[in-house]
Amino acid sequence: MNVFAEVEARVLAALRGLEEKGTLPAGLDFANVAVEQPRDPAHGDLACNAAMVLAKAAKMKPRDIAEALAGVLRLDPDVVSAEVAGPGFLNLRMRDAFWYDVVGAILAKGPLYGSSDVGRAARTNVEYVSANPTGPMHVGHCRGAVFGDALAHLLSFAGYDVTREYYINDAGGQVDVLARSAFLRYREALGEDIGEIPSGLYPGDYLKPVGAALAETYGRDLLQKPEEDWLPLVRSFAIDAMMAMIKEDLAALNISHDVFFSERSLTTGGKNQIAAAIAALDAKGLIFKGRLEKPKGHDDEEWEDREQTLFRSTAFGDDNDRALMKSDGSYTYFAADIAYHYDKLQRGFRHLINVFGADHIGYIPRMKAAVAALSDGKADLDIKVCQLVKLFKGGEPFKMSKRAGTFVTLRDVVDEVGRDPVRFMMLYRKNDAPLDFDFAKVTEQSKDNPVFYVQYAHARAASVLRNAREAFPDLEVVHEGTATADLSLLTDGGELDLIKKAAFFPTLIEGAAQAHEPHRLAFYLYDLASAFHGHWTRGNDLPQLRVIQPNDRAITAARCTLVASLKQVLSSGLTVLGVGAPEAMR
RNA sequence: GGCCCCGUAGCUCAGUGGAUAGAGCAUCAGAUUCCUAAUCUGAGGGCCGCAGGUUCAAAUCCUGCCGGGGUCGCCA
Repeated sequence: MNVFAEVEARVLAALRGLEEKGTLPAGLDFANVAVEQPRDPAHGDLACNAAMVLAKAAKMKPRDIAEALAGVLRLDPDVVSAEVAGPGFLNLRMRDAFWYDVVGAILAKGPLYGSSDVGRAARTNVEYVSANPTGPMHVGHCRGAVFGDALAHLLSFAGYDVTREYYINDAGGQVDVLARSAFLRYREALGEDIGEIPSGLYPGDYLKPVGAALAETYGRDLLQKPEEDWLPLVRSFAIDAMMAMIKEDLAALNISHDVFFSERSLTTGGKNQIAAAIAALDAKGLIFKGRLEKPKGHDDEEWEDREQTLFRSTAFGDDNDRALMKSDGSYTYFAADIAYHYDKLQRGFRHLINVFGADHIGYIPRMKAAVAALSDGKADLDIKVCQLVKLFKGGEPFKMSKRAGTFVTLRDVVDEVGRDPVRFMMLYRKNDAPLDFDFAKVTEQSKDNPVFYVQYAHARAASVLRNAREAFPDLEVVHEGTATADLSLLTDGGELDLIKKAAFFPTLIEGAAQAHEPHRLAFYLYDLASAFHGHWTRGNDLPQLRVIQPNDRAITAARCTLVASLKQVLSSGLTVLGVGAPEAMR
């Protein structure tokens, strides 16, 4: 049950009725008519903008339309008042029973309350993390990983058919470096003194176990072979080991993917998907030989003007055409990425979402150009950029550097502050704004820490239901979570406000999903928790407002039903964000 | 120089084209014999970077400027 959609349907019916009666001219476009939450609750429960949207086309004064609409809606038994205000807003106040039905709906739908079918099962691909398989995940990967995971959750909750995907960059020069680094550790494992790790190779200790495993698998066999023979073996061995490690790191954050797509697989097994994708673009006349200008403001001594194979991305709004071949004749990273996205399109995805780090921001226009060209504009690609995370420890900036040995891995962060705080803090900010992450504050258990604030609201709700169960062991609501109580006993304004906030949950989910903005959910949960804490504390001064009334079974039942519904919304919201909803916090 | 992101309270940031622009922190003043005070109530604090434009309505959309950050063929 979505009260906003419900009331909007009634408004549209009323408008059509006015059309038939001739009060409004026929043929008006109602597409922009919306029922929303008024910013100021004093204005009413729901507000409708119909009069202002339609005034011009109808050639009528906004207030006249609003009055006519109000006249019809006042006949609705659920509408207590319909007032025209300001430039032509129609403010509606609904009777209490209308809101009690929301509580019933929440408990009836349980974890599914707030889920939606706005996504219409559209095939949607969310690509996130895609860290190079050359080492453990570091803290810089963390934000995009959490963001992508929460967005995928959110989209499937809103009815999209979501595939979570990881693109493994296992084809570039960096995996050859990985192989050579692992080979060195292999020699070390066989007893050789390898001394300092030469610069240009990966020095991390995390390759030691890989070297040992290589020694166990191959014995001394590889030592005799030339590099061209051992490199492919060691490379694939090391990549598998790195991916296993990365998957473990991600699991520590409760992140998983449905598909791991190998870049190398684009050109192995007798196929060449890169050539195929380029051919597809060529057929559209978008591939040509040309020269690129040397970028300005870039003092590159080694710049060499040469003719190369280019993709005409400027035809789709990019500021430069883009190279597809390196000087040695191999494909650029971009060429492979085109083929990868071509593959996604051929697998039937119509909504593509990529989560990028801030350093890839300049890559966006060319990727969008490629998808637009390959799909003939039938698919959309949204690229969500996650800005940098600045680390602090007790207010002091905390730099990470591999050389100084303060290389902060994602695992370190999760181990130190815990999964829930990491996830929530990463989401409690718009993705395209930089984020300050202070280890001290994130672990602090106080109201200054939004994670604990929201979780505490959930634990509080759980706690009061436990206590109610002791006071009234046979009370159905606290056992079954069903709305059998007489909710008309919920007459306090604070109680009704809580219901109205909970009623906004489905609308919020749809908006956040369509905008690809999971942070909206984090802020909503904070707001709902705040309202709950506020109402709760009123019980300190006014004992008659407390949930459990030992001498009044009926009112305890009604309030427990409300608390159970709030607990459900908090729990559902936290679950979508991938954050735990604890039953108790002590 | 091109492109992208950001500019809202002292600080960190919300704000789905709508009514008097919000929250947290910090500051100040209060609340606990009580269902979890890990909480709550109140006060002060604003040319929403600047200037135009679109609109019945702009912090929000468009253009230009100013300021901060990022990025710019053969790395991935």
